[in-house]
Amino acid sequence: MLEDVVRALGHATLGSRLRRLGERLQADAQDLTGILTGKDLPSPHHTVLAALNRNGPLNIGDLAASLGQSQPGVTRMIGKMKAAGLVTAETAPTDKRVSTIHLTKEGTARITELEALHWPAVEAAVADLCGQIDGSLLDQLSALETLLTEKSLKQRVLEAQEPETKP
Amino acid sequence: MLEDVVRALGHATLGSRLRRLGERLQADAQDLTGILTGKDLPSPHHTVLAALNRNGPLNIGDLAASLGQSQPGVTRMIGKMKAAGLVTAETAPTDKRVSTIHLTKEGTARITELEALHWPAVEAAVADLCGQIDGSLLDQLSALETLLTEKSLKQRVLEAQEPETKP
DNA sequence: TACATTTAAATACCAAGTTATATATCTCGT
DNA sequence: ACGAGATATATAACTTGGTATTTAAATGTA
Repeated sequence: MLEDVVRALGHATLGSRLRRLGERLQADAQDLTGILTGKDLPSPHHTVLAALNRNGPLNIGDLAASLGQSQPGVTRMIGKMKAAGLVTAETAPTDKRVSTIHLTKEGTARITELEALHWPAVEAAVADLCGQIDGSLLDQLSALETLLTEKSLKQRVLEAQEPETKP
Repeated sequence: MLEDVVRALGHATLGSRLRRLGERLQADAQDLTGILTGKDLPSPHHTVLAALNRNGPLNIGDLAASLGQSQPGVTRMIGKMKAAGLVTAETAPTDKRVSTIHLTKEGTARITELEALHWPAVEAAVADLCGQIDGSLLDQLSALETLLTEKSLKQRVLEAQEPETKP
């Protein structure tokens, strides 16, 4: 069995490690979207929809700030979401530079589905995982990695769903 | 002040949050490489060099396993590192499919620099940060984000270096 | 009012990761 | 020894992120 180098290097490679674990969780969560809501929705779209749903229409800059991402990244993501029919952009009447992003009917429907079906399930599964771990950040990351290797987030969520549908 | 949506959604968006924080730490750590060793070295190259230094020559597949990444990703990264003169690939005599990756003199020099100058500094700064936080994973992530917003990892490392160079 | 500065978004380019597939080589059973 | 299947790596196509720069509009100041 080969050593996990990123893990072995400890604090010095914490960035790589957080990123790697984050990608793994995101991929599982995205997979679950398709299974739970019947429609696929890329993970980064989730947070954009949530931001618009929580705050109402936002311009690109505010969206970037509330997501903690760069403006060009958000511009491109919004381009894709417009193409997917999830949002529309309107030029602000008072300032033609500003484009205000609104949820479409479809976008609203998807975020409603996410709130009803996806987030509660993921929230519960991840909260359950997090409830099993404690200690230092590195200890918790190690424990989380181990738990997820034993059984993926996806499996955990699906197993938690079964009892509701069977009886 | 706009709400941080990823943070607000809690466990449901833990993946995005870990990834975002990881990218931030990685970017800062990479920046420090240039400052501390005088030469720039992309963050993903660090872990590859470390893996080869710890284990000796490795083939692509084992490298991928020890880094926890996909094989094609490692193949491409090795391509760049070959171009940068950090590693060489040798076809294994017993099996022509296998390519064994070796550190070059330059690669060995760079990992030695990293071990001497970069990792101890980053390890100390991150360990110090982690020593200031406790509680649940989400609590620790929130605390870490707050600490890093107050003062970046880069600043922390550089301030820790100054006392050594001044007196 | 005109011009310089600032600001919001878009664009261009690049890095790094993924999955799916192709290619080359090896191994094993007949 | 030959062909089927397994295995190691490479390639292709795509996703998502970033920084630096450009464009267009607004602002403010001489």
